[in-house]
Amino acid sequence: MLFKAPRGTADILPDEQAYWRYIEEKAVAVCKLYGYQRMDTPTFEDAGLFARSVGEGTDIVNKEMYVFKDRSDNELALQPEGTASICRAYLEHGMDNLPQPVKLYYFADIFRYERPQAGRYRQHHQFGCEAIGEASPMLDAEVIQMALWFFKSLGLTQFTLQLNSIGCKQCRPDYLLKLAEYYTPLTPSLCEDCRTRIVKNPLRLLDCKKPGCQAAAEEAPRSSDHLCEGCHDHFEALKIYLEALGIVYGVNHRLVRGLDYYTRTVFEFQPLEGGSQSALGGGGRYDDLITELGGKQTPAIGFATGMERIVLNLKNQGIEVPGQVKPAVFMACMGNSAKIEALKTASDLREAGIPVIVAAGDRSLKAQLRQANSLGAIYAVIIGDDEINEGMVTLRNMGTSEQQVVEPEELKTILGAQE
RNA sequence: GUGAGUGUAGCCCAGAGGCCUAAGGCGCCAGGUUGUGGCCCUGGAUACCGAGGGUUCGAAUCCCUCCACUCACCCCA
Repeated sequence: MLFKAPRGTADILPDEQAYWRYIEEKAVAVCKLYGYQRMDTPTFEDAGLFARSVGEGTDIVNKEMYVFKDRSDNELALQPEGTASICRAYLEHGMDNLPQPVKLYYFADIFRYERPQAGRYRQHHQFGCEAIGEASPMLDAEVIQMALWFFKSLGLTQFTLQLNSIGCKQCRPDYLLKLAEYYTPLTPSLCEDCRTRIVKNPLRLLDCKKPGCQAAAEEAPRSSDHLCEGCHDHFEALKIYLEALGIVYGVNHRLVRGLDYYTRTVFEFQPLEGGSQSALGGGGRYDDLITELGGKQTPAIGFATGMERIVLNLKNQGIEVPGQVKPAVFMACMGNSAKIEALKTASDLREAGIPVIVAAGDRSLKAQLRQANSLGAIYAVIIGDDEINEGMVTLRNMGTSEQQVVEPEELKTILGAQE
């Protein structure tokens, strides 16, 4: 074989498509219910956009981003996440002049140079939503509910909602200081990585999976205990709203996310079982991101889910999705004049909105009907010399094996009535 | 980036130094009716045994390198 799909990419074959269409359909329906509008952005952007938004120090930007120069030496990157592009477009098109908040959704191809494994690819697909221009925790609650609604409409139930607040630029520095203070004396018990994290990125200390570090993280100061008044009130209000909506959540003090732009609310949906730490989706508030990209202070919140992971979970939970529609009519023909007649008849039927598959080639009638059967056709129309001579066609019901000879003109009405 | 496992036809796989000019099942193609499917029967095509190198009289089977896949770490969707 000369070529294979690049590592970490996958072809989505016809047999898989039903899952994807199903997910898209449910996603669009939920967005409609909550008043979100679709927006599509480029697959690649100025690399600086991601460095600035996702963060220079993050793994995503540091070691996972596909960066390249085009022929004019522009430094570009395949998008490693969806939010940055949406915010860029929001600013670029003056959407801050629209009634706020602006609610947008997208389906995007996401690229990260990672080592592929279950539910993890170098190119994957996300469905995401962003609500830009409103700070109220009501919106946080609504976004979370919307995500849940989406999962529920898909039939997914085996997952938990984890919630945390990581503060804002006012209270977070103090908290990080507290974390560093707490961790410094424990340095000997920490893993290599965590020792550097104390200085570089103390938040990340919390989600280290190494046993020694886990123990330390248990007792570590909690971000939610060190929120400023504004963040505290926001978080408390959100919890009240969630409870009012009957949404079950767990506060996970160690939930921090790998993108620097998050402020206050962060959340993640974790499957109860299956594979590694394959989050179904997640999101959070990013009140400073628009400013970071050159806009005025604009609070916002969003969430995103991985399509591949949803497919994985649908399969794991044995959820059936609507399958491929069977062709209504298979047209078999024998002989040259029959071929012409078949093409014309098929054309007429399609004109009448009836799906038709025509057997092209010179296979035996037996072979043609075999194919009709394996395609699951409901009817077969047979045209051969006999039919041509009489100016008729044979209509065979593949379910009952009943046949009748009819005029070509009648097909439309007979078959149309079956729909 | 790290670690473990795997790599035989479109798919699932047997095969553990010569009997492999590689088996079986699914699928595909053809035939069993002179113009008729699904079941059944018969026949057929499709594999330079992941790639390259080595050991050997002899390798799909042993060794090395590389590549890919899978799983896990990491990180996240």
